[in-house]
Amino acid sequence: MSQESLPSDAVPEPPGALPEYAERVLEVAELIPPGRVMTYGDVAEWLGEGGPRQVGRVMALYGGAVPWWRVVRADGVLLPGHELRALGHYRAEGTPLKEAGRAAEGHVPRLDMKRARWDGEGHT
DNA sequence: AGCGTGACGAGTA
DNA sequence: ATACTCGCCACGC
Repeated sequence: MSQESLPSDAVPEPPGALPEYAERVLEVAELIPPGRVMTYGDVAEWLGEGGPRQVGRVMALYGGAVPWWRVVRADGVLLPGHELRALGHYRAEGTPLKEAGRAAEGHVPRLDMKRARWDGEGHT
C-alpha cells in the first residue's frame, strides 16, 4: 500500500456495532437511578457533546438495551406509543407523576419533572 | 463532499 | 393550556 492506513480508518465499525456516541449515551442512561429520570437535554449536557435530538436519535435506535423509560422529554410527556409500558415502570419504581384529578378525564399522566428529574446527585 | 433528518428544547403568540 | 418557529448536531444517504 502506498499509504499508511490507521486501524481506526480501515475498520470503521462491524455491522451491528453502535457508534461511539451512542455507546456513551447508553452508558449515561444506565446511571439513572430507579424512580428518577433525566431529560434528553440533560444527558447531552452531561456528556458535553451532542444535543437533545442526538440523544433522542440514539434512544430511538438503541434504547431497548437500557432503561429507556428513564430518559424523557423535558415537559414530562410519556413516550408516544409506549405510554402504558412506561407508566408501569414509573408506578413500579415510584417515579413522581402528575395525575391527580386528571385520570378520570382521559388524560394520560405526565411525569412530575420537578421531583423526578435527576441531576446526578449521589452518582459515584 | 453536502444535505436532510429527528424518542428535543426554549422561546414566542 | 395549545401551536408554531428556530437552533441544535451526529448520522446515514
